[in-house]
Amino acid sequence: MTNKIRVRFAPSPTGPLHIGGVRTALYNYLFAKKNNGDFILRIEDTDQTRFVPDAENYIIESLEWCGLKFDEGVHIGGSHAPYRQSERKEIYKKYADFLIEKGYAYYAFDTSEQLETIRKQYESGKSTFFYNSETRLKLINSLTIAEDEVKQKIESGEKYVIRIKIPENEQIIVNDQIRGTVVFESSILDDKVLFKSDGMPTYHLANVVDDYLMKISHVIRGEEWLPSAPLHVLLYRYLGWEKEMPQFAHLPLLLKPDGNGKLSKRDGDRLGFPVFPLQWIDPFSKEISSGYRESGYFPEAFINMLAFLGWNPGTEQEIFSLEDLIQSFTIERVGKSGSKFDPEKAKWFNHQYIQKKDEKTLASLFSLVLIEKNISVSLGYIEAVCVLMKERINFVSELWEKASFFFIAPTSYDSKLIKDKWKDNSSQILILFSEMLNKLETFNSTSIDTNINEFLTANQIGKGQLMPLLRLSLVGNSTGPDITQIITIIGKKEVIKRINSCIAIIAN
RNA sequence: GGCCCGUUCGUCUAGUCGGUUAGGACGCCAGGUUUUCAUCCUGGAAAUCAGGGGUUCGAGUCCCCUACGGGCUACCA
Repeated sequence: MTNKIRVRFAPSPTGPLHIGGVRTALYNYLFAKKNNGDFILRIEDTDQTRFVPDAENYIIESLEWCGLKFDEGVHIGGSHAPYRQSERKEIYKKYADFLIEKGYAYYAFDTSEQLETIRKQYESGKSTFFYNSETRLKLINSLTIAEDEVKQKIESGEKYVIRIKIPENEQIIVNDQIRGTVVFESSILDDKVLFKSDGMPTYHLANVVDDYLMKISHVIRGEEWLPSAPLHVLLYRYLGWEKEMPQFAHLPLLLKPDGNGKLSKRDGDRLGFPVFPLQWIDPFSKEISSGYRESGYFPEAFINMLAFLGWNPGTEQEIFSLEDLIQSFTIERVGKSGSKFDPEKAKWFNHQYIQKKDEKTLASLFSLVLIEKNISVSLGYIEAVCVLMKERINFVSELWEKASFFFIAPTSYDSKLIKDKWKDNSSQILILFSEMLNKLETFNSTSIDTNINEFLTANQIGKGQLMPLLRLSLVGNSTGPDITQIITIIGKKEVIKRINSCIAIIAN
């Protein structure tokens, strides 16, 4: 049997996937593809109370947008279907029963309320309650009550959970691909619930059973899972699957840009950057959270940026296509410490990718904006604008902000520019210039350039007297690309028209 | 509180076998280009490698302690 590399991304559908989750999916994907392995999407929906409609679709759509393709999963099926844990419900019970049979687990009848009360008592006594070897014999479970009574309770329909029986003094070793060997004392673990009273397994049981059944070779997940890794190791052992136990790799967390702590939805709202790949509208509150896609990020840029948050190739190259990333990715080069997310660098990545796009691509994106503005111009015209503008922008959306003057004449003029540059003879200069332009037969940037120079020397006018005025009348303010280029694109008629209306407005 | 993980410029990081002027990128600042703004180019400031002890001829790199930060501590994942 060949040990094929198989990894899974296993989110729970409790809301939109945030960028930390996307990064986890990305690293799983890169690792799988680098090693000719399979990448699987499994939905961990064992908590029915936290289920959010549409979250699953959101997850699928997000990863599709990112270009991460699954080999198996809820949405595409596969040889280990079903991939939704709620649909695998029947599978888990027998493994829980097996553990009980072997004495590795037991039934517990304490209600949540009872445990809560005990917890509070401990708290007021300044200690913490654990359901473990010290306390389990004082609680209501199959270790403390007679076998037939247990049977009777269950048969009468009394609610119960199944808990793992953690051994007393054992060292449990977790071998982590990123952190090395991590040792835990079993005494600090508690008898975690494996099987809930609603008939569903908890994450701990379900993920171990599924990873085994789905032949997962590597579990690459967030660092928040490291503390429960020894529990999972124990489960593999008790289930008799220690030899098939996957390799673990616990990824460092994504931290908020300022201060400390895990990156959260709130940080995005607070600091004005998206925390989610796609826009998300909360089905209950209708609250809108912005997404990278809607903010104008290219998926390649987004992925490139995320890949570098916690991983680097060890070279000075920073721009990596998804294919490049697959080639270069290794778990060994994933860092150990959490990374603060930097929204500024995210913009820089998008700027880099915009430079790589050709004008046709940019124009077709920009034309969507123009249609919304009810502007109809030729695609060639839009392309010419994109060629000129692309190096000046980070996002396609900035095209309208910075280049709307290519499509609509300015209606107001920057007062500071007028104050600085508008002189008594300005109207005269502009009129002369437009007369010259009007006579021009070859209308391209070189001809315009040479004619401007000839015009200036012939009329003894300095460049500084003319150019700012042209910019004022064509753009309305002192921004934008080279004025000759603007004239070339806008065209003779429009330039003359704008000069005239500028004079008309300012000369008053 | 307990357990676990982490700690190199403001930020992302290189540094994997101990010997480097501790390198790059983002951002920032300055100069140049553009008679504009931005881009771009060049340069600069920026880490006493969290602190303290060891080991060693020599430590960011190995060991120990401390501090700080983070994660976990549910019939949530």
